[in-house]
Amino acid sequence: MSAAPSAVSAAPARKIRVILADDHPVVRDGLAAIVNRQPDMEVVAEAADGEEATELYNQHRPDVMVLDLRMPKRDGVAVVELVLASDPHARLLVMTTYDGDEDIFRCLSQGAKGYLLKDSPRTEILSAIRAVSEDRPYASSSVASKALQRMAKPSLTQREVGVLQLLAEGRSNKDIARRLSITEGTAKTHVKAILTKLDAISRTEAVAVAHKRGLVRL
Amino acid sequence: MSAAPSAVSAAPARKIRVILADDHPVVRDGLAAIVNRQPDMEVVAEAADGEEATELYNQHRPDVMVLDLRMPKRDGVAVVELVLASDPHARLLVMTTYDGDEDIFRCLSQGAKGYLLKDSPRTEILSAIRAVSEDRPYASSSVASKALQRMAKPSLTQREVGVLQLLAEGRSNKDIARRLSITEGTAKTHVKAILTKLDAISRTEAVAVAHKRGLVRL
DNA sequence: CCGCAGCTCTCTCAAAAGGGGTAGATCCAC
DNA sequence: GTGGATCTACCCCTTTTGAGAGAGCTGCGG
Repeated sequence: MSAAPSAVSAAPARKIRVILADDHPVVRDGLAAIVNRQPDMEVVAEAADGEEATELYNQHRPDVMVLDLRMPKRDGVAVVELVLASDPHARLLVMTTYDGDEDIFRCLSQGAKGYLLKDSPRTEILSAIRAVSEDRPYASSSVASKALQRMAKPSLTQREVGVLQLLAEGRSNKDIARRLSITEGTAKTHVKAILTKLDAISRTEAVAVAHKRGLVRL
Repeated sequence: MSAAPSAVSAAPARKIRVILADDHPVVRDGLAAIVNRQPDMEVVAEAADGEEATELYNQHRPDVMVLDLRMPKRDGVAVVELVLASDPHARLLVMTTYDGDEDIFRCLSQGAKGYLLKDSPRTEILSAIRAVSEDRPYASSSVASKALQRMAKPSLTQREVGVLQLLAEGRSNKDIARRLSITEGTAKTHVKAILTKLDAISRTEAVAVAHKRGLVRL
C-alpha cells in the first residue's frame, strides 16, 4: 500500500480487481458477468470454496474479495478471519442468501467491510463493490436495521448457543445434560434462559426463532 | 409444434429457446451467461417471479423453461401447474438450492421434466437443459436416490402437514387445536401420528426432521 | 357392500417441560 | 475488591407432552 497509493480521482486507468468466492458455479458466472460488464472492474480470480478463497487472496491481493458466507471446507467467517490476519487492510464483501443470518454480524465485527444479500439487484452489488474497494463500509438497508434490532436484544452466551444447537436437533433436557456433562437441572436452567432471551414460550418455538435469526444451522 | 417439428439431428440451424425464471438477478445472469455461451441455445426471456414466468411462457412458448422452486408471488409448484394446464407439452426444468426439498417431488409428479440443484456444475446444467428440451427426463443423481428413499417412508396426510407447519412455528397442542378448530385431543392424535411417521421422539425432533426433509418452510 | 384410510374425539397415566426462586464458584473489568 | 456476568446446581409446583388403546364418522375404490 505504500507502493501505489495514488488513486487520484480522475484516473480510470487502473481497474478494481475483484476475486469472487462462491461454491455455486452459476452465482460465480453471474457475478463475473456483472462485474466484467463494468469498464472499471475486472474479475481476477474465482474460488469455489473457502480454502481456495484464502489462497487466491494471498496470490492476487485484489482490491475486493466477494465472499459467500456459506462455503465448503471453510466458511465465510473463517475466511474473513484468516485473510485479515495476513492482510489487515483486506477489503472483504460478504454475501449471503439469507437475510438475518447471525454470522453476518460475526463477519462484520471481525472486520469485513460490507454485507450484501444474494438477491440484490445488479446496481446494488456494484455499489457495494465500489464502496468496499474505496474502504467505505457498505450494508444492505435491511441489514442496517437488523443490526439495530439485534443490539437491543439480549445475546446468548456460548453455553446457551451450545444448548440451543442441541435443542434444535430435538434433544431432550436429559439428553442435552448427558452430552454436555452437566446435570439435567442445569440443562433446564440454560434452556429457561434461552426461552427468556428469545422470547419463546416453548423449546420448539425457541428453535423456530433461532432458525429465523440464523442462530443455528440446518 | 406442428409447424416446425423437424429437429433432424445434424441441423444446428434452430437454437434451443430458453426462458429463465429466478428471483435472484445474479443467478439469472449466471444462467444466461452459461446458456448464451452455447452455440445451440439462446435465452429468449427472463422472469423475476412466478407471475412473470407464467406470462412469459405463454408469450414465447420456449423449448425449455428453467424455474426456481422458490419465487415471490407464485412458487415453482404453482407455475408448473399453471403452465402445464395451458400447454401440456411444456418442458419445465425445476431448480432449487436445497437438496431434499419436498416440493421437488410435487413438481415432478405434476409433470415437470427435470430437476436440478443450483450448485450443479455448468456441464450438468447444460445436459439437463438439452435433455429436457428433447423431452427426456433429467434428475440430479442425488435426487434419484432420494426419490427411492422417500418412497419407502410413510408420507404425511394433508392434515398432518398442516399440524406440522404449526408445530414448526412452536405452537402448543392447545394452540394448534384452536387454530384448526379441533379439540386438543385430536391435535395430540395428529402430533402422535407425525412423531411416528417421522420417527421422532419429541415434537422438537420432529421439527428438526421436517426441516431436513424440506417438509416445512422457514 | 365391505374394507380401508383419514379425521375426529375420548380416556388414562407417566414423563418431560416450563416458571419461580435461590445460591455457590469463577472470572473479568472497573 | 466490588460488582457483574457466566456456569453450575438445587428447590417446588403446574402445565404440557407423549404413549397406549379405543371408537365413531366420512368417502373412496375394489
